[in-house]
Amino acid sequence: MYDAKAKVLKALAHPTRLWMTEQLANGERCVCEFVDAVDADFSTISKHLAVLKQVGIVEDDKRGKQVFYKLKVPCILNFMSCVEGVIESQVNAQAALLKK
Amino acid sequence: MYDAKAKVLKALAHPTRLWMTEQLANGERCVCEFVDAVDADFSTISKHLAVLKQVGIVEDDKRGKQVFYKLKVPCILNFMSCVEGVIESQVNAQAALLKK
DNA sequence: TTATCATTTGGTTATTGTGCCAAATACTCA
DNA sequence: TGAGTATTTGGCACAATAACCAAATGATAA
Repeated sequence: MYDAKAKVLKALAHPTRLWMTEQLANGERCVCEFVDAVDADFSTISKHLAVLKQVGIVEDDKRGKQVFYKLKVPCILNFMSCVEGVIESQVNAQAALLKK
Repeated sequence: MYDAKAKVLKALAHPTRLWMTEQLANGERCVCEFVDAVDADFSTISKHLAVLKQVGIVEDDKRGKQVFYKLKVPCILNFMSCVEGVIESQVNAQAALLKK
């Protein structure tokens, strides 16, 4: 069970994948839109999306020449405010250390 | 920003670290308790806890010979029900595929 | 101070993840 | 069918991670 959960978290634990996941919260996007936005190879983006798909975070939908991805589990994002909280408290702790 | 968030997620994205984090939700634990429970070397456990500490998920408290760790950000766990949902829907999808 | 216990750190090796390129596939339109 | 566009796949080089062992550190008790 912990293995399965860790896999899902691992899928999210990459800056590009995390960013794409948050983008998908605003609605579906085609692969090409990501490629334009991120400065990376088509294949790199495609592989990242495949990772998200494999664990069930997103799903794809081929329409014409393009493939559209959409977020399957919006609750994923509820978590982010907590993660942001972790980061903020870390930043504050570091700042406090520097002041000493 | 996405880098920072990804780091926090990456810290959680390991079965042992995830398990330890959930254990810490029930109160602080000393390193030795984890070593007894997980079948792994002291050093392995210690390093995992260091990863969690480094990103600010847990904090440590040395008391006498022992070091106690505790969860700094309980909200981390709110997320897990969502992750479990992801897994469940994956399992169902796979089952549906097999039936065909 | 020395012995001992609890934990961390350093080093090594095996495994996994990342990103690019090139080639393959899938679809559409002429 | 053939050309062109969108995406995926395979392969490779390189970086990062994980787990173990051995050695170092820190605290306590004898």
